[in-house]
This record gives sequence, structure tokens and C-alpha cells, in this order.
Amino acid sequence: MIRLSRLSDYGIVILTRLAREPGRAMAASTLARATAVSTAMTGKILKLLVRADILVSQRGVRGGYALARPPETITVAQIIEALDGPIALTSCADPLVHACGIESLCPARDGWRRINRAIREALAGITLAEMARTVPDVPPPNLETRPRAAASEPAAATIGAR
Amino acid sequence: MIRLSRLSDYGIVILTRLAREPGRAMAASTLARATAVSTAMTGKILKLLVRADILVSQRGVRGGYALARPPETITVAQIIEALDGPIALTSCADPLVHACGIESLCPARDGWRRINRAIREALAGITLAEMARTVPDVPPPNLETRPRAAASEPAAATIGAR
DNA sequence: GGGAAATAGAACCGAACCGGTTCTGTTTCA
DNA sequence: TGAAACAGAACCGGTTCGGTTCTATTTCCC
Ligand code: FES
Ligand code: FES
Repeated sequence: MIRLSRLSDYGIVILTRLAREPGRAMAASTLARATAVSTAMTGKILKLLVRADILVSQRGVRGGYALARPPETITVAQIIEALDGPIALTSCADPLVHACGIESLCPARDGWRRINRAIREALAGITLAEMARTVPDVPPPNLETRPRAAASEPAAATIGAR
Repeated sequence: MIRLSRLSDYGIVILTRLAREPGRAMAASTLARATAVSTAMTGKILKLLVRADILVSQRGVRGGYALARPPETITVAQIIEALDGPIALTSCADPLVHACGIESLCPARDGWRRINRAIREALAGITLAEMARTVPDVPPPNLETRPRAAASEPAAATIGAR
């Protein structure tokens, strides 16, 4: 299973929340509460996103984070790159830092480039704005119809906490 | 960095080698030598690919592995799924096995689907045949031009071995 | 018929990576 | 001046995964 790191996972969730009200700035603690990601993780992620110029921060009391640019111009590829480094499926991706050592006889060599480009383009084709616009047609499902009752799951679960 | 597991990495290399001569069957040891992947790893991978009906095997002396179908009908998505399980970037991918627990308030929810579909389609759009056809225009680069001399790297490196 | 050569399958191990926390420092505002 | 918020780094334990090894089974050839 190709897995996206939790960092990017949570990061996208958080950013999507921010993209709902593009102008508005929110404190890390507020965002943590809004997304149910642990406050520590939230802080870590937000700091990384500021470094990548995806967010801008205001320090001090009444501080907070806001999108640095309109959500239409932020792609998930950029987000993932900010949090997890360059998007490359295999070590053979970047011809510069090529570490596989068998390139001379490797039969797949330039096939890798195809794959990596495909993924990168797919990820670059989705903007934060698209992520944020939820399908409003589908109303929240009637609680009656939900399979297992809420009794079994802890109320107000917080993810990103042991 | 979104990383592809080594299993899939090597698997694609090995399959690409097989796709060069679609009809021909090769022994695991032969393939290992041809791809510079350790024999143990090669065996493990080949067995998994047989289970997924991507390869067919012939046991006993003079045994070996061959593609189960023409390489044009094998996609990298299928290969990765065979070796690493279902392709899903995040835990929120499959609506059935959804484990995140905050779906009710998660702002990104249906954005995930978009992302997962995008990469799945990208991966399903590349066939093994395409991977195998190398670009014959570019001749092997002149050794003179290579930056670091081969002295520093062990000759005939075998990957997948400590 | 027996043995060598090959695949089938499972169990096992160590180590790198990663998710998550914590602590200290700095900025801002009331 | 102190509380509230961000900045940045260090740290730590656990899971996962790459890789190996061992045993069983099948097949061919002598
Ligand atoms: S695996 Fe590195 S060039 Fe093919
Ligand atoms: S993170 Fe699970 S639904 Fe959004």
C-alpha cells in the first residue's frame, strides 16, 4: 500500500479547514480543536507549512495562521512536498541523487520517470480550493441508519495521540 | 516523500526484465543475476507475483517464471497492488474500512477520494509494455563524462543485500 | 527410482524510520 | 510585565519493513 505520511495527511486536513475561510487567521489551538488533531502535531505541521510559504503566521497574543495565498493556487503536491520532501516514488526518481547502483543494467530505468511524472502531475492537478469545496448535496447521514452505534467509539476522539 | 516500497520497486524492475522477452521463462536465480537484486528477495517477490496471477511458474528442474499475460495488459497499479496491497494514500481512502474516527467533522473527507482516484488512475495508465520499451535513441553515456569515478563504488553491486 | 534443481511457503530478526511529545526561546499585546 | 501565542530543536519508543533462513514439495534427467 502506498501510504501518505501522517504529516501530510493531517496537514491537508488542517489546510482544508483553513481554506474554508481563506482570509481568516486561526490559532494553532483552535485549529487543533477544529480538526481533532493533537495540538502538538498541529503545531509541528503549521510550522513546516509556514517555512514552505504556504501559510503566514502572526506571533504573540492574538496570533495565528492564515493561508499565504488564495487556495486556488495551492496544490496538494506543494503541500506534500512541504511536509514530506520531494515527491518521488522510488530512489531512482531523481537522476541526480540516484542511489540504486545498477542503473547501467537496470531494465526499468526510464520507466520510473514515467511513473513519477504521472504521480506528480496527478497530485499537482488538485488544488486546495477543490479539496475544500465539499459536496453539499449529500446531507449528513441520518444517525438512525448508521451501522454501529456511537456507544462503542469514544466521544470527541482525538487523532494523533497515543 | 511518498515512497514506493522496495518490494514493488524491485518487483517492477524484475517484471520489466521479463517483459523484454514475453514468451520466455526464466529461473529465479537467473532473474536475480540479471537485475542485481538479491536472490532471496527475488524469490520472495516472484512468489507473490505468482499468487496474484501476474506470473506463472513451472516447478522442478528446468522450472522458472514467465508472464501470465501479454505485458500490454499488465499495469503498474496491478503490480503494486499485488506486492503491497491496495493502493490507497490515506486511511480515509476506502469508505468501508474508514478508521480515522473524525469523519463527521473532517473538512477534507471527500477531497481524499479525489486524490486517491487520481493516483490510482495514473498508476493504472502505465502498462508493463510501456515500462519495458526503453528509449533506444539515447546511447549509454560516455563514461568519460561521469562525475565521480567508478573507483569509489564496488563493482557489480548487488542491491537488496546488507 | 533417486537425486539434483527448482519453486512454495512460512517464520524470524534487526534496524531504520516515523509519529508523537517535550522543552526552551522569542514575539506580541493588553 | 506577564500571559498567550508561535519558532525550533531535540528526543524517544514502537511499528513496520527489508532481508534472511529453513523446510516442504514438485519435476526432470540420469
Ligand atoms: S532501479 Fe535504479 S535505474 Fe533501475
Ligand atoms: S481524515 Fe478521515 S474523513 Fe477526513
